[in-house]
Amino acid sequence: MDKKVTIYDLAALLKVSPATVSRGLNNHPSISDSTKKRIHTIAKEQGYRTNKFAANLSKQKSNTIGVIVPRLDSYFMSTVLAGIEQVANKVGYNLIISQSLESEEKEKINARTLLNSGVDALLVSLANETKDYEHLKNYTSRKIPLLFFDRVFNLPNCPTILIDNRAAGYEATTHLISQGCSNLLHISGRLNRSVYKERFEGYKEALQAHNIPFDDTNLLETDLDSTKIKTTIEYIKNSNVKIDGLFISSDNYAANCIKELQKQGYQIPRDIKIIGFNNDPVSEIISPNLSTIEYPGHKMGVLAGESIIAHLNGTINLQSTNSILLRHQLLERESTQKTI
Amino acid sequence: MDKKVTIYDLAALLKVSPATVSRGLNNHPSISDSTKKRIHTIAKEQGYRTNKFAANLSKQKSNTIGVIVPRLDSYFMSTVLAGIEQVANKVGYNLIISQSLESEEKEKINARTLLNSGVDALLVSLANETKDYEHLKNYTSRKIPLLFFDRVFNLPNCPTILIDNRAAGYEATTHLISQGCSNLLHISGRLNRSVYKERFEGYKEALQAHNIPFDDTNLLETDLDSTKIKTTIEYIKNSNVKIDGLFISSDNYAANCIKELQKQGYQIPRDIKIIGFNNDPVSEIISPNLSTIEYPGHKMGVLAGESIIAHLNGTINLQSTNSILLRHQLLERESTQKTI
DNA sequence: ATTAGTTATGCAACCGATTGCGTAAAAAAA
DNA sequence: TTTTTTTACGCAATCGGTTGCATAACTAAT
Repeated sequence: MDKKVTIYDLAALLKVSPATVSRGLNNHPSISDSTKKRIHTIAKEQGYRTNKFAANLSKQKSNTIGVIVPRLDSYFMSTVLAGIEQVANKVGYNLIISQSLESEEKEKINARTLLNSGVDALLVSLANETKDYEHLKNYTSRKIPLLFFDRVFNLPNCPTILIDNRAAGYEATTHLISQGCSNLLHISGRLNRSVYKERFEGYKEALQAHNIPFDDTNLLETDLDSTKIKTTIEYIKNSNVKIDGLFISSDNYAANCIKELQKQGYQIPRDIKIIGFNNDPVSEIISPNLSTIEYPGHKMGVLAGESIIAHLNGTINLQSTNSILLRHQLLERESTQKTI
Repeated sequence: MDKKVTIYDLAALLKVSPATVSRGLNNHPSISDSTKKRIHTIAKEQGYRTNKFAANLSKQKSNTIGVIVPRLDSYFMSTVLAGIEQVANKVGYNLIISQSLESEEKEKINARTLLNSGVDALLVSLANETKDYEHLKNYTSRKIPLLFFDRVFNLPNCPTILIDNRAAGYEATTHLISQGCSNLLHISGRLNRSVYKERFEGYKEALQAHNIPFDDTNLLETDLDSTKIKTTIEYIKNSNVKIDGLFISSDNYAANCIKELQKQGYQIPRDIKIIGFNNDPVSEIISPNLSTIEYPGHKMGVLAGESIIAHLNGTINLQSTNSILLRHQLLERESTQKTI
C-alpha cells in the first residue's frame, strides 16, 4: 500500500488532467471549489505526498535555508540555531546546517555544497579564519539572499544581525573601571572577526575615556579555546603590572580562567575582577557568579529566520535593511563586586 | 556570466550527447578517458554545477539525512550534532535538522516534512512526550533507514545507539552508596523514555544489591527543566528522612540543584552527595566539581552518522546490528567526596 | 439571438539529469 | 579478410510537478 502516488494517478482517478490536480493541490484560484474539494479528498485518501524533487526542479526553489556556523557545539550557537529552526519550521522551511569548524577551507566547501543543494537563502556566521569572501559572492551574484549573524562581514546587499559590540565592550570595561580596576587586560577572540574587534575597540575607548593608558600588553588575542587556558594564566601571572581586571570575550573561557586562577591562589573578585560575554549558563553556575553581557542568542536566531523568510516571501526587502542591532545588557554579578 | 550551465550546454560545446556528458561527469566506465577529460575541463571552464533538483528527481535520492532532536539548545545534543555533521559533511551528505521541543505533535510534523523532503535516512532522538510511533513507521514501511540515538525506542529493524544506561545508573548509585550515602533520591527525567527508565532501574538494582529499601519517595520524576528547580528543592527539604545522596539524570539540572541547595545552607558534599549525568562542561565549573557519568556525545554522533551512511552505501547492513552500546565512564569528583 | 466576458480545465512544453538499450566503430580473433 | 568482441557513445524515455497559453462551457450583457 505504499507505492508512490503521483498527481497522474489522482488525475486518472478523478478523470481530470494532472495540471488540474496540481493546481487544485496548490489552491490555485482558477480551479472550482468543488473539484478542489474532490482533489483534496482523494489525495488524502490515496496518501498522496508531493514529490519535492519534482516540485523543486520545476520551481527552481527548495524551501530550504542553508546555515553555516563556526561550530555546532557551542551553547550560544545552539540557542541561535534553536531560534532559527523554530521560525523556519513554523512556515515549512527546512534547515540544512553545516559547521566550518573555524576553517576557511571548510566554510568554502560548505558554501559550495549548499549552493549546489539549491538552498533558497543562506545564513552565515563566519569562521575565525575566513579572510576571503569569494565563496559568498557566488550567492549574491545569483541573487540568493545572504544574511550574516554574529560573526558578520560587510558585503554589499547582505544584511547583518548582531549586537552593538563596541558599546558592549565599552560598558563592560567601564563597569570594571567603576568597580575599581585600573590595570586591565582584555582577552579577545581573533581580531579579524569584527565582533571581537569591536569589543576591543569599545574596551580601548573606555580606557581612554577614563584616562587609563593602553598598550599592547593590555590585550591578549586568543582563539578562546578552553584547552589553552594555561597560556593565558601564565600571561596574567607574568605580567609586569598586577592585573586587577579582566574583560574576557567569552563566558566559557572566563569561567575556565576563574577556575584556574582560583587554583593558583587568586581570589576573585578580590584580586582580579572579571567580566565575561554572552551570558552562558556557566556564568551563573561558577562561583563567584560571573558578570557578563547578555547576548540574546535565541532572539537573534528568531530574527535572522524571520528576516530571511520575510525577504523570501517578498514581504520585506532586506537590501534596504542593512544591519539589525539587538539590545545587549550588562549583568553585574559577583565576579566584579567591590571588595572592602 | 552566471546563468545556469546545463549538461546540454556542455554537450553542445563538445558536440557529444548530454548522456555522454552526464556519464563523463559521473566517471562512468564506458566513457573513454579522453572525452572524460574534455568533459571535466569544459565543465570547470564553464562553471558547471549539477542541478541537484534534477539529479534527485531522476535518482530518487537526495544525499540528505534528516535529524530530529528534542532540542537544539542543549550541550549534549549540540555535541552529538557536531559529530553527525562532521562525518556527513565529509562524504557529501547534507543534514536537515529539526527539533521537536519535546512535543509529540511537532515530532510528527517534522517527521512528515522530512519524509516529504525526501531524506535518504532519518536519525531520531525522541521527544519526552512521544508515545505513538506511527509517524516513524512511514519510514520503515518505505525502507528508509531509521536510526535512534540516545532517546531510543525499539522499533523493528531500527538500530539504536546509546550507552548502557542501566549499568551507568547502577554504577552511579553504587558510587554514592560506597561514599556513605544511605538515603538516596533519584531525580529522573520522564520515565517513558527508556534512557531515564533504565537509569532508574540501574538505581533500583543498586539499592537492592546493597540492601537499601526502595519506595516511591526515593524517586522524583521531572522533566529536568532548570526553571523548576525550586519544586525539586522543596521536595528534598520536606522529605521525611534526611536525604544524603542525589543521583540526578542531568548535569545541568544537578549543577542548578547544587547552587540552590547551597543557597539554602546545605553543604555539598558534606550534607548531600550528588552525582550527575553527561559530563557537561558545567560539571567541571561548578563548585564542588560534579561527579558524573561521562556520556560521549560527539562520539555518538560520529557513530550514528557513520552507521547510517555505511548502510546507505550498502557497506554494512544495519538491520543486523540492532543496538550499538557506547562505553560510559564514572567520573568521581568533589561532589561525592567523603567528608570526615 | 448574438457578442462579450467569465470561469474552469486541458495541452504540452518545460525543469535537468539519469539510464536501459541499441549500434557504429575500432580492436581482437579466426 | 571476415567474424566476433569490445569499446564508446547516442537515443529517447523517465523522474513528477509546474505553468503559459488555448479553449470549451457557461453566464451576462446588448
